[in-house]
Amino acid sequence: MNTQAKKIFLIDGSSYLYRAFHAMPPLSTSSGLPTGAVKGVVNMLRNLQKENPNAHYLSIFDAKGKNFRHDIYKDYKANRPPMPEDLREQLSPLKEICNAMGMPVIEIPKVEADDVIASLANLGSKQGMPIIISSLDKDLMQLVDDPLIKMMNTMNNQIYDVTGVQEKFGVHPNQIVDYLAIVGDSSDNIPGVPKVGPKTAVKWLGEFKNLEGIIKNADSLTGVVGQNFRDSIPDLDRNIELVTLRKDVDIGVSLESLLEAKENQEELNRLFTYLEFKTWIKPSSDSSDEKPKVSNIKKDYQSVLKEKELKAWAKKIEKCNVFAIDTETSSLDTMTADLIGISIACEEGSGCYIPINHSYDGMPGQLSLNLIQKILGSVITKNQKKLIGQNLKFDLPMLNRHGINVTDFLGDTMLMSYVLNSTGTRHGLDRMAKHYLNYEPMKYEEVVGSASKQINFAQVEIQAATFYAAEDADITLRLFNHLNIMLKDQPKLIKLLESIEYPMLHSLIRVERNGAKIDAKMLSEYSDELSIKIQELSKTAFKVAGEEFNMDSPKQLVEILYNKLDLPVLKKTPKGQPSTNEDTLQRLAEEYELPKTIIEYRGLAKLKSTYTDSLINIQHPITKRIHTSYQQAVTSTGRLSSTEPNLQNIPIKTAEGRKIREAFIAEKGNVLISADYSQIELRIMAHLSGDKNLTHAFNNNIDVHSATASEIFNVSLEDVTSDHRRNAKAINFGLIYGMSAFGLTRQLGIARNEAQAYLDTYFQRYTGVKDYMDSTKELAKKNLFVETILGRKLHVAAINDSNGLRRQAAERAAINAPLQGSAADIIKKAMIDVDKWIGCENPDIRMIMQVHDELIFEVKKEFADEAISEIVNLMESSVELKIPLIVDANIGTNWNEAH
DNA sequence: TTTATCCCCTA
DNA sequence: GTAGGGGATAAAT
Repeated sequence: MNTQAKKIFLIDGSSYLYRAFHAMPPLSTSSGLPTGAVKGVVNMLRNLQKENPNAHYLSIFDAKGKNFRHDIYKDYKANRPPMPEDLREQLSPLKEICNAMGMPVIEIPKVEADDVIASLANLGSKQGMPIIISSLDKDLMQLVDDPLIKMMNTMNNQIYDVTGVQEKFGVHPNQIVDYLAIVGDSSDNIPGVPKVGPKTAVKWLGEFKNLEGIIKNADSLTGVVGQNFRDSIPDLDRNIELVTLRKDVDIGVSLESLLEAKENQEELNRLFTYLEFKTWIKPSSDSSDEKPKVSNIKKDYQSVLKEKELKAWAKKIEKCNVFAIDTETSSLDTMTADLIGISIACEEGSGCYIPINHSYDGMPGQLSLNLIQKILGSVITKNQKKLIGQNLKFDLPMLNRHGINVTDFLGDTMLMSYVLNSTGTRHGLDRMAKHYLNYEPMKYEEVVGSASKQINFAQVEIQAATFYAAEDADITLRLFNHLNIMLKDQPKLIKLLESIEYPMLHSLIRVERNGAKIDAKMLSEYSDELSIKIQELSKTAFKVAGEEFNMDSPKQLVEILYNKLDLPVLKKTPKGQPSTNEDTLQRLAEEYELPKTIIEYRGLAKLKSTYTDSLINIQHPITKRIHTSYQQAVTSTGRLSSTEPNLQNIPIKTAEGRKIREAFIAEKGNVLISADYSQIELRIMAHLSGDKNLTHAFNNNIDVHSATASEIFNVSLEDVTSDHRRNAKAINFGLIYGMSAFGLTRQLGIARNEAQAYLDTYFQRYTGVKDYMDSTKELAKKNLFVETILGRKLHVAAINDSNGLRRQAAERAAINAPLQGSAADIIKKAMIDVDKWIGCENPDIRMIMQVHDELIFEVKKEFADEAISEIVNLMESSVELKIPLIVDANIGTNWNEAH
């Protein structure tokens, strides 16, 4: 790592401790240990660290006892009162925290903290490292030196460079010593020239440059101050000696070794616990697990700028068994992003970065993309069966768009981690590195900055980019090796990866690239229509409320409904605020006027903000279509999720909502096909449980809810009323969700015992289901996971939790997971099969969306009939179950019509 | 500018 | 009762 570029913060510990002591309220632990000052300082340091995560920190304190200045001047600091007892007690906890935070404490006897700071600044700046002195003590201003040494007041984030010092004191940092000698320092009990204060000192120094110059021209100084100065000359030498900081203090250890200090979270937790700083205690993740540590790992990372180097890496790829690849790009849109560079790792601990499109002043020459394609691209293509990556759904299109053809790969660490345990960790590179390797790689934000100050990766210096990018490839390779071992004895998971997740990745690339066409004009007109209605509704609401308020604010709504209009509070939110959700408002609407208006307002406002407006906004600038991003490693059950935008929650329940679906249309000469699995989760329940009644219904193509109604209400199928069916449907859904009488009570609005009676009857009639649910729970308790039909493991860690609520929630999840997860398996398999049938870049048909149990296609009109029968066929034969899978499919000019 | 809360949309 | 994403506001920073 390039330590040269890293800043070193020198923290003047005592200075801040004193300041915080006076600024903070007198806090103390329950046992009476004062902690206010420590808390103040630590808070400040944590903020500093947060803003400068990639810097070194050293904390400097005064050592006990007298120092050399007392030898020079016996009254030095003689007027200073001793440190208050309740401050002294906080000194050593603070030092311990500093050490644990990775800010090693330095105390050198016989000199002051200021001298140590001066010496460290001297040492560091000589090696070209930027120094920031964090202190409130103006004496230290003498050290400021452009461009490397600056001072910072961490209380208010003010930074002083040379100009800053001049603005503050009117003198240059190299005049500060003379200035202090003349003016004196009452806090250190150093007498200055009588009657000479800052104004006079600055004037003299401005005129004569330095103390020497003033002394030379002493005779010209007029008035009483002139005479006082002449009288003080004998003392000035001593003053100079007192205020000049020593820059040659022997620190005792090398600066390098000090800079290696790391944060120790366990120690910090211990200290924070001891001091009762509860909010700062971090739950130590995985501390009990035995995991290989990659601290101090080898990092041999090379920037590839020469043809010879590129050829050497091409050769490495040919020779190795597996290589990791990672792309750096100008944006996250794979259809338009520029390829800024490629990183590669063939063995742990070494890697390279091949910059392609960097652009900044003073940049070294990069190899041309053309040459990279020729030398590296061909080798990558030839060796793609050895290629691994992290989230290749992103990298593959990037490479392919830039002439490096990759249609196959060996592994994707994100998906490996996901199938091993979807909930064990999140599956981003940083999180996995921490989880599996106990290593924290450099963060993207550390390279490009964060938020408003973020720069494009192209502007990152190649040296820094190399470290970051090559490390990512290196870590990916390390993760691959690690995860590979974990997968070795899990053939089912390997098969799941190779037959489902990896092919799925390729299919998703195509589905995302295809995108969905929307009628933006229609959406925008609808948006305007909604605006008008929304405005009318708010007017009505304001009239009833007697004032204007923000209807989007639940907080203001509470104020109006419950305080001003005094409506009864029927329900509270988990946090204790009176609830204003639709359920509650609906009940209030029976007696009051306003709630109904709010419900209507909410419905329309939601449509406008979440759907019409945001869909228009997110239309791709070039294709004019909607390209969602499917997340393949997010859900606990194996489902996909969809973001930017979420195409899996487009409204369907209400007529107003369905208008949004009407905006999903097909290109001219095309139609949409929507094909969805009928009752897939209940069918899976029938398959897994083998329940006689459930199986019978599906095998004989009987409406399952009617069948259930017939069973639990003990009426013949013909006599099932719509009420019966509605109740039965709720029970069937409850079944999938792990069912409890409590939940059913809420869903159906019936009494608890009535709901329980329904359940009892249900389980009497469906004993197979009951047995299956019991055995699933049992198995989950024993294994800590459940499985789907394709062998996906779904972990339920809380299944044996001592907390009853958590345990019951885990039990419900354990019931639901195999159903939801197997459904996900089935549609994934279907997508792969259909995608294979479609073939690459078929102009007649495109798969454009997946919504859990539904696939949507855009198809040439003439081809629609043929397509629909093939799609249905492929989806229904995705997997072989004990009961048939049924797919309903429709053709339409828009999604609403097709569904 | 980020984070938490509340609300609401889907299968 | 399961599984998700996301908008708006308000608070924390």
